[in-house]
Amino acid sequence: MTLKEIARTAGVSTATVSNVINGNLHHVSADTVERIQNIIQESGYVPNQAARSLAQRESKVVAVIIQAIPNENIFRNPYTAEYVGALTVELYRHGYFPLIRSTDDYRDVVADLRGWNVAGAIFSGTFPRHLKNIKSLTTVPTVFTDCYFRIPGTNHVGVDDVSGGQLAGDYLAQMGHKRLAFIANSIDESDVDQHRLQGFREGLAAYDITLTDDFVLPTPANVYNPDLLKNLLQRPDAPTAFFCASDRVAAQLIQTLNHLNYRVPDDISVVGFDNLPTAELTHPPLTTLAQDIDQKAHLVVDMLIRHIKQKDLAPERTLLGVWLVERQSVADLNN
Amino acid sequence: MTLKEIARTAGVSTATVSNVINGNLHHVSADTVERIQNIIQESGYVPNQAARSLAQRESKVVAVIIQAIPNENIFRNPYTAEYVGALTVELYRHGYFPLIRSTDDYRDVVADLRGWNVAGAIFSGTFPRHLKNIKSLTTVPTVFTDCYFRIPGTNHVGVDDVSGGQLAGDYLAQMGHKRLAFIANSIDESDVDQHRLQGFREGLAAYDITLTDDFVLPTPANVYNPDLLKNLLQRPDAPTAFFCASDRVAAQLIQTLNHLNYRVPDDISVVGFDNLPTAELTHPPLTTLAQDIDQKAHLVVDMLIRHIKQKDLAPERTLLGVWLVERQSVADLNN
DNA sequence: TTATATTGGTTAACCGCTTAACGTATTTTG
DNA sequence: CAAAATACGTTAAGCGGTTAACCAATATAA
Repeated sequence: MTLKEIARTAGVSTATVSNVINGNLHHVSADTVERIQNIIQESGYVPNQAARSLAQRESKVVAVIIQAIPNENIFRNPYTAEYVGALTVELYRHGYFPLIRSTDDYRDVVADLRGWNVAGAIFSGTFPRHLKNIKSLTTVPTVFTDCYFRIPGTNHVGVDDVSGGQLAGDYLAQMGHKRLAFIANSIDESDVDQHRLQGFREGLAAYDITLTDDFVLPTPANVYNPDLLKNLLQRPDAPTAFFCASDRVAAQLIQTLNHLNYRVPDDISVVGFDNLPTAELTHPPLTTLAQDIDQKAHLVVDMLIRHIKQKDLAPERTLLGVWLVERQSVADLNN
Repeated sequence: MTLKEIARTAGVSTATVSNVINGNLHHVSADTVERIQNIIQESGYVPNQAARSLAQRESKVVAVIIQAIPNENIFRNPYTAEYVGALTVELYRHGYFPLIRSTDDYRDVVADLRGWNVAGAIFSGTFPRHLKNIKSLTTVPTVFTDCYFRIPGTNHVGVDDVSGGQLAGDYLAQMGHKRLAFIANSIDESDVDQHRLQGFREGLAAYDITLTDDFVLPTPANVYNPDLLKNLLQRPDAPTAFFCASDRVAAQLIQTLNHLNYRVPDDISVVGFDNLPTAELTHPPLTTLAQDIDQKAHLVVDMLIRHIKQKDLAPERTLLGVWLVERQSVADLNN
């Protein structure tokens, strides 16, 4: 069943059918519209995406490019899974399809974007090494998320990571913690981590607490390696609380602490970031900074679609707030 | 940059370039091949997928259709996330792209498959209510996974759920447990759950243990609702161990048990299924039946590609083994 | 009444790639 | 040495839509 057949049975030209399908009704009578729509309904006709893409030089595909740890299943990261899932439903809602790629092989990504004539792109995460290549892609409307570098003319949706860090610092200080540690989430240096750390420092500074350099851990490696963690905790000035740049790292930290027979929160307190479902499954349940991933996905896709429909819009930047969700992973040292 | 331009600068026809790109070298001299390939390299030409799909009446897209809980982000289920991630990398390896859809809105799925001229489809999960509609899709090579119903002419890759259930029953019986419970994973009745349950019954039968009907819970609702769970556990004949049809349910069960101040495994033992990363993060770490999801994805995609390339192959069925991974969520009651 | 819009269409040239059918030389075979 | 086969191509007709340009009939304005 093709558009041409629809046109024939309706007794009109293919142009008219095409206009009806695409809602260009300036030059079609109400009668004709209804007749054509009925025929489409009854016949179960579905437009051919390839033909449409070819003619319009733009497909209903949006590239979703995720910063990934090489050779790791990208959806093993629960944040990525949740976020990409949310982006997917938002894209479908607008009639677009996600083309999900990780940055593992950059050449493939670039080839895909060109080969599929994508209508737009969504980047998640930081891509310091790929920055130059990314520039070549911005011919197409793009929204960057979860990163802070800017390419002129691109859009951005982020989370207020600095505030999140501040809230974490403020909360832990108020709970009486004075010796603190920070654990980054990413393997590469990530500017999201940097902002969370910066906020954390600011939050603590209000209480005249400074972070010992040794306790700013730039990768989550220590959390996966019990020996490294034990070394750190056996120091006389060992931290009493950890702020982790993600729930994933926090969950792993709690696990390792349990394994080493440290009690959370009695011996060590832990604060996470993201408020993923994981945060309710740790033992004890995790106190964490919450972000609304569904809302973020909604804003991202909305912004992208807007820029796809109208190419000359000015670039936009949106920052989403975060809030503290108190569970049971932080001890109150005040009495 | 189009194929036509490549042809012009190489001084050949578009047909020849097309043949070189697609590896049909029967009628192209080695010289010409090399010349064209060089030009393609230098120019960074990438074929237009839409044009190719249109001409071939088949796109490089494979539909991946996932049984989903309505209105739940499909990747919140860690099994689904892991599996779809693995399928994605396997599909990319063969030059195909996943079009990921959940069964939420069946009409959309069918429309997509037609609109995109997909080369094949992979189904995951059971779709009892949609069965009739699925039949209309099998014009295209299809592999069913994680389900047991058959449509003539379709392929199947599954996990040996019955053996898994048997192993669980055998293990728990050997550990001295006599009063047992089973918790299903799916909200709908799922035949995967049924097979795991059946195997569990068989495993227990070898020790003359039968499952009390009250303790065969057809949905994970009890696990999310502390009151329901408490009621069950306060019965005089309460089970000493639970076999959960998935790690996800097991993790939630452990959480609820912790919340109710039952000790795992001292008071209650738990066995899961899947061996997801989650299984290492529970407290205590979860004893579970492991399946190799990467291997499954590999087999599924391999099988599908084979049937895409050669349409008249006989349908295939493959069953993958499972094994027990012993961690710390089961108590030994023997002494 | 004539010029001008407006309404409701049609025509046909693409979009970029594939592929069946059709050529020539050149080589091989009987 | 003629016929057949082989090597190395080319031509051109699609695939199924989109869209700029064009047109006829009717309504409106001057």
